[in-house]
Amino acid sequence: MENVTIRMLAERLQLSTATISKALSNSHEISEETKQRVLALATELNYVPNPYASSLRKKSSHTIAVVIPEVADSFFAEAINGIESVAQEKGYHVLIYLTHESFGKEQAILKDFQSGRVDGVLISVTTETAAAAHGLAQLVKEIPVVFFDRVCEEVTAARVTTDDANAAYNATAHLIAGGCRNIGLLSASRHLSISNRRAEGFRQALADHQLPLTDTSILYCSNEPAETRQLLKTALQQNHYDGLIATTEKLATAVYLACEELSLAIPGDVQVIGFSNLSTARFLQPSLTTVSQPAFDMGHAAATVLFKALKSSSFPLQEQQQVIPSSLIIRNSTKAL
Amino acid sequence: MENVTIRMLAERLQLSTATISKALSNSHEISEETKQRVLALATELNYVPNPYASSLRKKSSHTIAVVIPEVADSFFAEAINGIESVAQEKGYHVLIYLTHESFGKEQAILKDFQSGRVDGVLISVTTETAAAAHGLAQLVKEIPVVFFDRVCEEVTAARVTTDDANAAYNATAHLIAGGCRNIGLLSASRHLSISNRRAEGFRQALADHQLPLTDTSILYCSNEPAETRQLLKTALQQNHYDGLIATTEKLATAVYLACEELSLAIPGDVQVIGFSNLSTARFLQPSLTTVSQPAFDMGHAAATVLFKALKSSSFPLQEQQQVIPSSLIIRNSTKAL
DNA sequence: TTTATTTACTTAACCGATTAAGTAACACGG
DNA sequence: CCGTGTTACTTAATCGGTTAAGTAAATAAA
Repeated sequence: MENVTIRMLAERLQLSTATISKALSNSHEISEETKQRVLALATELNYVPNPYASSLRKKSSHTIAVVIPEVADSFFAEAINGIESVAQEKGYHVLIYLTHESFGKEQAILKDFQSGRVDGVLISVTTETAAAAHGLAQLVKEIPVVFFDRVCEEVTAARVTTDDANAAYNATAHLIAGGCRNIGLLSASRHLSISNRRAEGFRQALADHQLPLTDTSILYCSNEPAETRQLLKTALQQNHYDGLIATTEKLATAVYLACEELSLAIPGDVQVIGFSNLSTARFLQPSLTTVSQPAFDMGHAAATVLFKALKSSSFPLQEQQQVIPSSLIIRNSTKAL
Repeated sequence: MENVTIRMLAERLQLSTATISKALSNSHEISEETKQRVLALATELNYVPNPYASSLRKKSSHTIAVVIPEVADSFFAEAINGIESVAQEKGYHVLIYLTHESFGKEQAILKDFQSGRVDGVLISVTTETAAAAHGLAQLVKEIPVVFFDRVCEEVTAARVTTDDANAAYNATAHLIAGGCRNIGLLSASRHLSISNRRAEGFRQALADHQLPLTDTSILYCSNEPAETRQLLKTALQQNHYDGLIATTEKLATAVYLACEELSLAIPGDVQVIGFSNLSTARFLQPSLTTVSQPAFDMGHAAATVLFKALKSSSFPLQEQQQVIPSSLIIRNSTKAL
């Protein structure tokens, strides 16, 4: 059995394809009676319109893209959840692209979007994404783009972020209140604006508490788990941190692993705070004090603002800047309070 | 600046659109010199072909769909990872659909696939998906479909699963070896074949060890976290289980939560095994004994077999049945060994 | 030399839906 | 009775590639 097309419906009903098309889109040009007949036959034959024919003609795909570094991270997983909930409600389709923290892959993916494959893009950039991200600046001019979490500050575009500097400041202050004097910030990237803002909050907190910022205070980690693990172990042995802030979920578990391997007690030897959305954080040994980002809400917010732009081209998308607060959830990997 | 089309290239080079099209696809009908000129202009003008025009004509979308219950679960997240790695390598695009365990949503999603939107489907069905899943049987006839993990046994189709019955048998035997005599199996669904196969392994293990199977041995949980939580607490208080097998990741954390609230010690009062891929399982308090599924590999295998079918229509996709073993990782939430 | 074949194109139909423009039939006001 | 609208359609162009079929020129084979 062939695929049912509008033309087949037209022939069966002795009508033109135009009439069928209009009837199915409930046009006022078509009589009620004809609409009924068309609809009846369409359901009888199980007609499903070809989305690509429609996309080609209407120049809109009813599809959005989500571009993220990885999916096996509870932040991104929950963010997708939030995005998908909005997309499903609006009847849009969601394409997923994983960059695996590779700027090259990211660029290739973004270039493809110039084809009109998607009506809009939600993106959280890679740790490698450089300041002069030319592809991004270009893309933003062509189709609606919303950055979430990992934004690119050099590009003027809609953004949904958390209060990174604040969060890092509070986390740092919390460690200091717990007695830490030699705190290390584990950063995922030198380029990432969220990393830099977190570092900024960290520095500010140290300064406000008259603690020195040394060149071992901020530790730049790798995307390679094995490398990061080695780096961490070496750093922990050499620098004798009494507090660590892991700015990504993967880094938080890496810290637990390294401490276990070095027989360092948490929080006895090192107090730990992780930027993480792990639902199991409270069941960890010890339970992990976290900076929890509202991942679902951020995805939801980013998608919502994107759809506003898709609905109305006059919507000032690029001016949209939402900051959704994250919260410090104090557990047993830190001592204060 | 308008979008660059093949026609624009044709006009600039005083060639027909056919020549451009063939040159870009490296057809033997076109001279090397012309190919060079076309390619040069294409890159100069940053030509990106319209995928929908091509899809419409070629009746292939270079897109696959992944249909899963949820994404905020490390099994599914890692499976997506595996799928995406194959798709990216093959230059395919990946559409994600979340059913949120709703059979209705699943059906609506599947129906859309009759439109030719995707060339193939990878699916893990919902807990509600009934035996007579008519939509599925239909879909399998129309386009290549591969079930992974949560298969639909009534439908003849390619499958990538783990050895569920074995895994459950081993988990049960492990608990029995640790002294458990009143084990509860927390199941996510009555319909799901993986649930039933796990239950089967569970029953067999009980039988082989002369332990009774009572009507409280298998506890069917809800998709609602709140409901499940209440159900669990009630059951734990009434039935005095000394061992629990949580057959999903969410259920595993629910058990930890319930035990905490009821002040039940793990493994002192209740020993716990979870079907889970949580990277933090080893850091939980106590560390969780898990049945770990090779999620990435399963996604990878499912995608690989799907692409074989997409490449060659004579490939006997429906006969493909892969069972990838899961492993019991013994930690401190159980006593044996 | 003539015919066959190859090379390097062009022409035009096509995929399936959408939509601007056109038309026939009928109603209605003046 | 004429002109103006309205209703309910149809015709045909269009979106941007792809491809079967055709062609003119060059080359090879007979």
